[in-house]
Amino acid sequence: MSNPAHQAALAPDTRTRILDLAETLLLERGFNAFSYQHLAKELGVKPAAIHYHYPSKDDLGTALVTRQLRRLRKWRDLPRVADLPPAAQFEALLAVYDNHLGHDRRVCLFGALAADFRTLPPAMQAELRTFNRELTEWLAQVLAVGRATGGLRFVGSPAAKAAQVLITLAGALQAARVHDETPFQVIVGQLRLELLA
Amino acid sequence: MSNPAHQAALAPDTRTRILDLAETLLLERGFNAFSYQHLAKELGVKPAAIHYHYPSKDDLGTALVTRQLRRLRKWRDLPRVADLPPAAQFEALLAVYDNHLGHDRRVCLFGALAADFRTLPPAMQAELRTFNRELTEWLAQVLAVGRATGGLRFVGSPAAKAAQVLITLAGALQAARVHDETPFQVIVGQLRLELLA
DNA sequence: ATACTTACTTACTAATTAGTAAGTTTCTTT
DNA sequence: AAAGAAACTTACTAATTAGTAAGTAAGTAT
Repeated sequence: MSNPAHQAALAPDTRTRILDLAETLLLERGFNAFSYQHLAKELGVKPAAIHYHYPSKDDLGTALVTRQLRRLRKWRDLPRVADLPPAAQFEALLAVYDNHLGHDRRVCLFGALAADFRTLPPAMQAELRTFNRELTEWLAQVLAVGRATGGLRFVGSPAAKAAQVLITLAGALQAARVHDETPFQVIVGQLRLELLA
Repeated sequence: MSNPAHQAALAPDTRTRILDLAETLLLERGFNAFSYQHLAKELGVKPAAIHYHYPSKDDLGTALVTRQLRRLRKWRDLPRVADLPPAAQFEALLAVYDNHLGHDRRVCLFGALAADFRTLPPAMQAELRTFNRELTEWLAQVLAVGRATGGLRFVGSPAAKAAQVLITLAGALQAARVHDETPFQVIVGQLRLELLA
């Protein structure tokens, strides 16, 4: 009965606490801007304890992206998301980015890793590509159905529009980091104005 | 007569070579992913020579952004840019990003620094804000005139559209880095389709 | 009771980092 | 010709980095 899956909402184990903190630092400061020492100090353990769970920073980084990919798939297939009409699915997507903004203006995973992409371990690069591809495919489908059923309006192909919208949202969070929340709100307002029929 | 300004197209001095290489590394790998040692080794000088010209990495980083800001102002005011009709000015902007793509898929300055923004020296943060603000203001003006004279088409305020377009272009270069040139071409194609009347 | 596994800590290494101080060479100015 | 400034190199420090090896304590399985 020591399976962590049965601990419900109890305190997470060290393995998860490491991943949570690493995610926070990644999204707030960048992948090359935190070390095992930072993690260890803040978690009250020794750096070697982090190496025990994630032997190298490559492993840790890859686990981070893999978890986010799992979350995406889970979120996308949730009844409260999958069963919505397209315009509401688009709003649900915007709510995710708005939530990032509310959490100390965290950028999204893609926005955090894209610039440093070439310094990332290959496994992490591959996972990030998959993550972005699946998210884009999901939104392209939402847009296609939304235009067909009249809830969403745009020109061009759904795939092109999906790529454009997602990149814009990632960039809007980056703009919020560099300036303040205003550019994010302005850009998301512009997206809504153009897309919602 | 040893003033570097008189050397015309001759070999640049060490000071400029440092800045050029640092810019390349910044745009290709990120600000926290290169060191004075990297610079020194590639330039064939000792690390202390870099410190002589740019005492700290903060100074180097700030000089990088300051130079880019100078370039923006110069480019914007160039007769061959300033005298163009708005739609052609927009195309001139796209050509700049296309040029980044052609140079080993370099991201733009904003896209390179936004994620790591909180780890940057304050002077660098301030310069980047100014850079982004001036670029956005320039494009907003182009868009306003373009819509008034019929060459460009969009809904909403010119300022909002300018912010959205620039962030999209920055993001398109990041997408090209993560995947390949395709998403960049797709996204820029979408922008053209929507904006050009 | 014994063996094994999990989750660590202690103690270390080798490499890399930014940065400094002092000395050297070469060019420029007077 | 002498003085000074510019552009370095040599030699160093102190801190930080990822990563490893060996040991330990507590829980689990047989």
